[in-house]
Amino acid sequence: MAVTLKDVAARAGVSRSAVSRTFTDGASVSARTRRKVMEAADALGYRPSVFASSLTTRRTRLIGLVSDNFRNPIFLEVFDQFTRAIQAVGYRPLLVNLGDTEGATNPVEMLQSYSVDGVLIASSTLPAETVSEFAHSGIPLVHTFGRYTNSPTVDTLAVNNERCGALAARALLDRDYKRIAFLGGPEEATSTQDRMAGFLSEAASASGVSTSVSFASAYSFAAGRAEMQRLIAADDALAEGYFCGDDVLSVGAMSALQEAGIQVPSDVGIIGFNDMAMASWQNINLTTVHQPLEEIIGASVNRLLELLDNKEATPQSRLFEGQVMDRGTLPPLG
Amino acid sequence: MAVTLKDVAARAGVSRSAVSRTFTDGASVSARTRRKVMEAADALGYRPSVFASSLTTRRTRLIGLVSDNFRNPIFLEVFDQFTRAIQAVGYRPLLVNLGDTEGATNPVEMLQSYSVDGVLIASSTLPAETVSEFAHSGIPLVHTFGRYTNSPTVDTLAVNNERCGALAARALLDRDYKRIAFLGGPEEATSTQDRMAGFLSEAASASGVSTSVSFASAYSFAAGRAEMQRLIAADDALAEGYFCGDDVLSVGAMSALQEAGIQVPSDVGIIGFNDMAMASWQNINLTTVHQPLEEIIGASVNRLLELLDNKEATPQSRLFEGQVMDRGTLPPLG
DNA sequence: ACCCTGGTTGCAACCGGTTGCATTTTTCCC
DNA sequence: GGGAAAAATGCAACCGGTTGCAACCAGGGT
Repeated sequence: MAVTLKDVAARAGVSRSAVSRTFTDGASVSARTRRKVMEAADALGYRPSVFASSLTTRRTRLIGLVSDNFRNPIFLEVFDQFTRAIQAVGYRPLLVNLGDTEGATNPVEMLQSYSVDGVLIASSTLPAETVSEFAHSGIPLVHTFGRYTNSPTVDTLAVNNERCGALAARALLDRDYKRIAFLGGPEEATSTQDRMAGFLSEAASASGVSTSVSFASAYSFAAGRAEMQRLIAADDALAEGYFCGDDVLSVGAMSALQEAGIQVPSDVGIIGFNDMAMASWQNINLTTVHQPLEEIIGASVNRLLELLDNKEATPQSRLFEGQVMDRGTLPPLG
Repeated sequence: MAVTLKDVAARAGVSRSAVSRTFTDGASVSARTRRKVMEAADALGYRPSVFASSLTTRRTRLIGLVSDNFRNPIFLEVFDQFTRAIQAVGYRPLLVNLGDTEGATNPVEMLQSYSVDGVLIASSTLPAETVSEFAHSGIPLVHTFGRYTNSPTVDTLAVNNERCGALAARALLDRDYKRIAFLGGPEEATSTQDRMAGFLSEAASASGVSTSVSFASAYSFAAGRAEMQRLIAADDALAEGYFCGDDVLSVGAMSALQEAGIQVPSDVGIIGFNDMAMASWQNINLTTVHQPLEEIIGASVNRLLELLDNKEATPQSRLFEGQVMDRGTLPPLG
């Protein structure tokens, strides 16, 4: 069976308190006692139980990392960054996959049962009600990739979707395209709406430019491909350049174009969103709007840490700027 | 502050034991008491603390999910499947990213501190010593994607790499290629060695066929690309068909071929390994060896569950069969 | 009415730690 | 060397639950 405080205390010939104190820094223990305890602990292979101590300290150093997106390649990077950032500050991620049919136990209650210190939601597609369920639990919460608001009810960090949309429009306008289009994700996704809004308002600032929009049913390759196939088959002429609301949408769209014998970028230009690792692969070589993932995630974890110290902090919404990565799916600039 | 057993007991006018019993099934409580307790619990929003109870029950229903691979797209699928499978049986994944510089706390000790019920290692590239460190902790352990042995020291489940290598060789031989090659991952990775062994032995069974092998420095796009560039630049003629030890290696290799003006599959055939989601994207359309991921992962979780009930079970090694997915990077048969 | 049985309940000890407080030991200064 | 302050230590209660045990209760059989 596992070795406990008591075992170590017995072997070291000291009280249980002494052992406890050697393992909590800042506590008052003499060097001699500490040494005796350490020897006994090493000999026995003692590991303090986080949960036993959490009973009194009320800290588990556990963070619920919840997401509903386990399909988009960008999320592998997201999980990598999050877990590293969480581990780097001495916490541990308890991963929650919201993907399965809700039949299972309520994730909020679950996280309460596990006494997580805080929760990080990583999703741009979660319904607002779901997020507020988490918020009502009283557990410190940060929503990464959530939507910006002036008076947020939960701390939110995300890329400036609107400005990114404008950036994408600008990139297309700079190519002198007169007919440009937005190919978004699901129409109800706020990230789609914001990217579109920025895109359209920037386009409106140029004269003689016509815009159109359409939506894929999901942020996925298949949906992007299907939507572009639909556009190709439709009577209307294709636009000269498309801003796709996600890199996987772009790749899907490109596969449809390619099959129809339409060349990218000479016939149609494409600019994506996210800058997933794959976008820079030479045979994809996707021009796209880069999202400063590492920065956003680092800031999210830091913000959650602040919240742990100060539960009364008023929620903030913070925005990060994107950046166009010029690659091969738009013609080179003049 | 959180509401506890005692609060519920007080409100329901029963003892703490009664409350505890209401929430542990199989315990003896009258219907009337149960109802009173439930009402009080609902009114107060009571959530039993897993950790408090784990002190006496010695079960946290936490499973350490450890991996060192947060770059290969196939692992997004792996994490999706694992988390779902773990959640489906009422457990929770504590995710450990071995990626960061080992400077941090020892992951084994960490998992002991958190009293995880079991550990799942998902990696085909972890050094054997690391795995045995986990094994020595005494925590029930299953190594998914580990190497098959007749007398394993830890439970291992994986695809039959050798047979998959043979399958790949067979696919190339069936195209009447006379010069075929293996482009593996890191030479020291056991998965690479096994895939190569199967590949070479199958190739040896055919007459008049020459083989060659080379290794990429990692299971990554960049490494696959670099290695293929090296092969192209080398004096020797390219082989007619390549078996790449991983899909991302294949895509990297294909990018190099494409840039050199070498057509796939007419000039050179490619067969990959894994069948990641992206492999079926029409503009990748990679012929590859499919690994039955869902089956392997489901079996891994089940096996771990068995181990939890029976800690003395002797370790087993179990193999699953792969399957060639015919797509566009090898010429059609016959 | 009495005894027995089987289900329900509360008490109290325990799981593995932490911590306030009182006591003992050490250190420091004169 | 003596005395006071500071540091170290142990005791015991507590964190939020579980569980063996004994007491209790209702009902059935005779």
